[in-house]
Parts: sequence; C-alpha cells; structure tokens
Amino acid sequence: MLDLARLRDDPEGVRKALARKGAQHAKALEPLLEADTRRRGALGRLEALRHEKRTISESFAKADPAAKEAARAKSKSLDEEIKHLEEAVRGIDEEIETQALILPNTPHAQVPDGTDAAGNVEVRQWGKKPAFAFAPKAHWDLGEALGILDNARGVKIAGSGFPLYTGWGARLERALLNFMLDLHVKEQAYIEVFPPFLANRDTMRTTGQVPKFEEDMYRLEKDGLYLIPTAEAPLTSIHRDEILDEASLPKRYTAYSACFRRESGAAGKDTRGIQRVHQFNKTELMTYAHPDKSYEELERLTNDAEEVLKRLGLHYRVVRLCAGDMGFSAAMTYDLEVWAPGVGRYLEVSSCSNFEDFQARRGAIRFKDGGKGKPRLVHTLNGSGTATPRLFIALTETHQQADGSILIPEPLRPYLGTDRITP
RNA sequence: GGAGGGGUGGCAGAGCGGUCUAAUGCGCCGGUCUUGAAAACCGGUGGAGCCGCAAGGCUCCCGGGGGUUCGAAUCCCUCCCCCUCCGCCA
Repeated sequence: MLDLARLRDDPEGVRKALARKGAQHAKALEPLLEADTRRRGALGRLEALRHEKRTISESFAKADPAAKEAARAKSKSLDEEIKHLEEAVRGIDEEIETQALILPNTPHAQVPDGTDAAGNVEVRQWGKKPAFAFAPKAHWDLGEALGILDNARGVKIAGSGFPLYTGWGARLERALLNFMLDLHVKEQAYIEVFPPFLANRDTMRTTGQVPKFEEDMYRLEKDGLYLIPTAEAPLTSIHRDEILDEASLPKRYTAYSACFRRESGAAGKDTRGIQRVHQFNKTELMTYAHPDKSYEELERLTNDAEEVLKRLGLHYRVVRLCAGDMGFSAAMTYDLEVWAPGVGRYLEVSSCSNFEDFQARRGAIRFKDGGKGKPRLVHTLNGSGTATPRLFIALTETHQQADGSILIPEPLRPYLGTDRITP
C-alpha cells in the first residue's frame, strides 16, 4: 500500500509514477484523495463530540441530582450523533482501504519505462549457450526417455499442471532443493524456516495477493485459507505486526515450499512439459531490510540466487524489469532467466524484488530507528532461490549427453548420489 | 470435536463499574554519585489517527467485533488464540 500522506503531499508525482506501471492506475487516485479529505473532516467532528461526551461523564460523579439528569440526557443525545459519525467514518475507511489496497507500488526512478517484457533491460549474462554435436532434446522427451517425469499419470492424479516426478526425477527434485537450501543457509547465512503451506487472508493481504489477485490462488473456502503461491507470503508475515530492533536488520530468511498457482488464463501458453505448472517446488530468499540499505540488499539477494545457477553450470541472464512488466507490489525487480537449450528459450527461474515499504505498510512491519522516536517501516525484499521446474528443465536440457544421459554437475552429485542419470 | 481455565504495557503481574492519565517488580534509556563500573537514589520509558509551522493539543487501543451504562480493562453476547483433561489421529 502507498503512503496516504505521500498521496496528499505529492499527488502529481504519484500519479506519474503510477502511470508508468499502467495508465489505468493513475485514474484511481482522484476518488481516493477525495475520500481522504472527507474522512478527515468527519473524523475531526467525531473526535470533538467524543471529547464533549467524555467531559460530561468525568464530572458526573460529583454533579448534583438535577445536573446528573441533564448530563444523562445530553450524553444520550450525543450518542446518536456519534454513532452516526462513526458509521460514516467506518464507511469512508472501507472505501479508502478498498481503493488503496488495489493500487500498485510505484516503480523506483531507475526502473526503465515500458509496458511489457520488450521494455526489460538486460543487465548481465553468465556463461554461454551450450553447443551440441546433436540436436538437444526438450525436457519432456528427456523426461519420458529417462523415466523421471510422468505427465500422463500426474494428470490422472490431479490434472494437467501437476507434475509427477518419478525415480531419479523425484530424487533430482529433492537433491536440488537440499542443494539450494544448504547454499542459502550454510554459505549465505539465511535463517532457514519451514513455513505453513496454507495461509490466511491477512498474510495474503500483506504481500499483495489479496484483494486484487485472489482469483490466482487456490482457496479453501470453508477454512478461509489459501494455498500459498510462494513462500514469500508466509515469510513476510513472520514479523507482521511487530516492531523489530534496528540492530536485528537485515533479517534474512530462506524456506522451501511447495507453491500453488491457478495460472488461469495462461492455458496453452508455454505450458508444454513443466514450463508452467499449478504446483511446483521452490526455495525462497526473503529479507527484512533497513530502508536506507534495501537496494544494496537487492543486489546481494540477486547474487545469492544467481549462485545457484552458476554452480549448476547453467547459462543465464539477468534482466531489470521495466515498469509495466513488474509485479504489483514491486518497486524494482531483477528476473533471472536460465537458458533451456531443448525448448530454445530463456526461462524465468527467479524474480528478485525490492518492495520497499509497500508490503511493510500493509503488514505493519516496523523498527525503532536509533532506538527512539516513531517506528519506521522496514523494507521487504524477496526472490526465488530458485524454482525447480524450470531449473529441472535447464539442468536436464543443458547437461544432456549424446547417449541420452544427463551428466550431473559436480556440486549436485553428493545430493543426488550419482554423477549421471541414464535411461 | 467435548469439558474446564485463561488472554492486561518489552517481560512478570495487580486491577473485577467512576479516583485507570492501568499499581508494583523486572528490563531498557537518561541523570546523580564514582578514577571507571556495579550498587543505591532520582527521572523517563507503548502504538495508531487527527489538528498544528512548531511547541503542543485531542481521539482511539487492556486478544478481535458487538452490546448494556451518564461512565467498561472491569458486566453481557460472539468470534479468535493459548493452556489442561477427554475423544480422534499422521
């Protein structure tokens, strides 16, 4: 959520910034500002009435009987006005919240203009596209030939988009996750947590999935819970409604989680194999940062995610997303795109973002600056470190051999227990 | 799922209809004393919102919501959470 005070102080600046994310957002500003003005007017009157009522009851005990009767009557009549105004303020508050919660974050000044992926800017590359003396297969063919991926039976169990990894495929999945977590925990000093995979509405509102993207999630109507689309949600709510010690920042967390996404509207779009699925595994990196240092942290976090790809010998590129291609809550985002030679495309395996205080405001995540004064909002950041389906794709497609086997990169061997997956 | 107990300031814990601007202790911060530290003593120490250039003022918050009352941390209803016991169970 954006700071309402900022909207009041600099409506033009906010309007322009929002327009960079999409012209429609800028229009939402006017009614919001109008409601804010109405709210403050009503609130001022309400508080004056409450003050009057309070004063009456405070002097009640020592008033004489006649004055008591008058006080009772006056207080009663104030009640009606107060109740009326309270309802009005509550109504306006809801109005404001409804509108404010669907406004996206504003992009950082250094985020390039653009309306879609075409506007993204490549920042760097690592490695290069592998050369093959044969035609590299796509992972769906490799998966079938090696018996590590069984899409047909996944469909039988749950439906399309719910991959069934089998044999070495299942072990590869597990090995990748352990490899990544160990890297994040032992070498990069993130605190490992194992979060719930279901989360409530407050949790989802904090990170920005609710209310605007409710339809993108699987929901358990009866329990008021959502299947998490990313561990970002539970990780960011660890410290929701808390005031942290300044000295404890940055707080860096990592977690494995299964992730669930409806991906409705994406049917048929890059869905072959396991490029886009409803359930997948991912390790997540998440930081609660001091607001003055969050952009340094974004670089660090991005590098930490990249390290996974480097160690697995996978060619990738880092792109800075343009304003129009960024997610709802982000102020700046780097995407990591790994090269998949079988499908012949770069695939997004990680999205590393600084949300600045956007999520922190929604979740009231603060810290005491210098130990005194008003608490300040922290900045939150996160990035996948990384998501397995596309990592699985890149790994199998990149390291496939002429004989149809997959050569396992050195760092992963102790986790997988073999140096090669063969048919 | 059933029965009982309980949710108060960073923590412990009192309060059970007006004096609560929530006792007291601990913690923390500042000061006095001291070569320094400790101890002792003195003072301070939550959050949100609104008004104000500021100083400051006002409103709300004792798990959430609603009610009774001139007045609620205190009484009533309801929901959530925690603990104990029982049931079920990976």
